[in-house]
Amino acid sequence: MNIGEVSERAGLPAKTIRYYEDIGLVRPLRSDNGYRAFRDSDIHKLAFLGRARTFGFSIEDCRTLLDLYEDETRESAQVKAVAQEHLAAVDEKIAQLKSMRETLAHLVDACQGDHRPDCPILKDLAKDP
Amino acid sequence: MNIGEVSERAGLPAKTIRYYEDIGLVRPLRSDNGYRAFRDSDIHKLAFLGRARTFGFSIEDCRTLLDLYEDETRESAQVKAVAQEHLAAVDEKIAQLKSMRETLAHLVDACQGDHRPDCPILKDLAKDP
DNA sequence: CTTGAGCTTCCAGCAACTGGAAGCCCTATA
DNA sequence: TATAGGGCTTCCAGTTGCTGGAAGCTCAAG
Repeated sequence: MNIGEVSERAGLPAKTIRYYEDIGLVRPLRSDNGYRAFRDSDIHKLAFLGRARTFGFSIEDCRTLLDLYEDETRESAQVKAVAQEHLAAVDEKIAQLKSMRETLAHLVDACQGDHRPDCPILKDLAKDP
Repeated sequence: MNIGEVSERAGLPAKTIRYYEDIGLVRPLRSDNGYRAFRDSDIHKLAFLGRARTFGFSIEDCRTLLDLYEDETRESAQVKAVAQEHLAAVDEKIAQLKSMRETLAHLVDACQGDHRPDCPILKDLAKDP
């Protein structure tokens, strides 16, 4: 199957698929004309990758997860460890954003937003600490 | 003042300060020996930038905010608009992360994390849609 | 036989830095 | 005065995960 169809089926841009090949996440065969020839297993992998990426896993995590997926002798603990670490990172990111959001919201709230130059937002940004 | 001291005072790595000069956010003078010579106003700007960055504003937003800060004829509405837009983006990001987090948490929860290969996380990643 | 879509490669660029190499400059000490 | 060190300079490359575009080959339809 050519890259165009694979792109549709896996829900990934062709560019991305080529990139994934570049970095060794998939290894499609080649037809005589030089076109990439994807097997069903490649499409499966690509869909897996696409889904893992929507969960926010890094490419390296995806590589690990894919390896585990293909490894019959894996232990689910290995998968869980990767996911748990990522979950922790996501939690931290959320906490960080929330705190940022609160400060920001207060400032926006305090700003009149009129034609005068006086602005608590700028005042805060300019303050010392 | 040399970059080392400025770095400490503004709380930004020297590398970052040089980068900010590169992209035109600050324009320190130069001493005869070629060293950057920062004025108080430069340090102020850098601190402003550092703080704006901790709020998650993009470099381009920072540039705008800095321009507004220096413009006596600004209207606070302009500042508020920038901040509000950013706040909306942050809110969206948080929502996105939260939804991701929930799915992820469910999967992690469902996974035994033992020595057996069976794993709902991988199962979910591999599923069709 | 030509047209157009689809495929190929390669190079560049995004954001916002960060690391490292090679080489001045300045001060202090032996 | 020589030298060792730390700080400063520039420039180039790498990070993450793609994305856009140019130049050129291939294939199917008309």
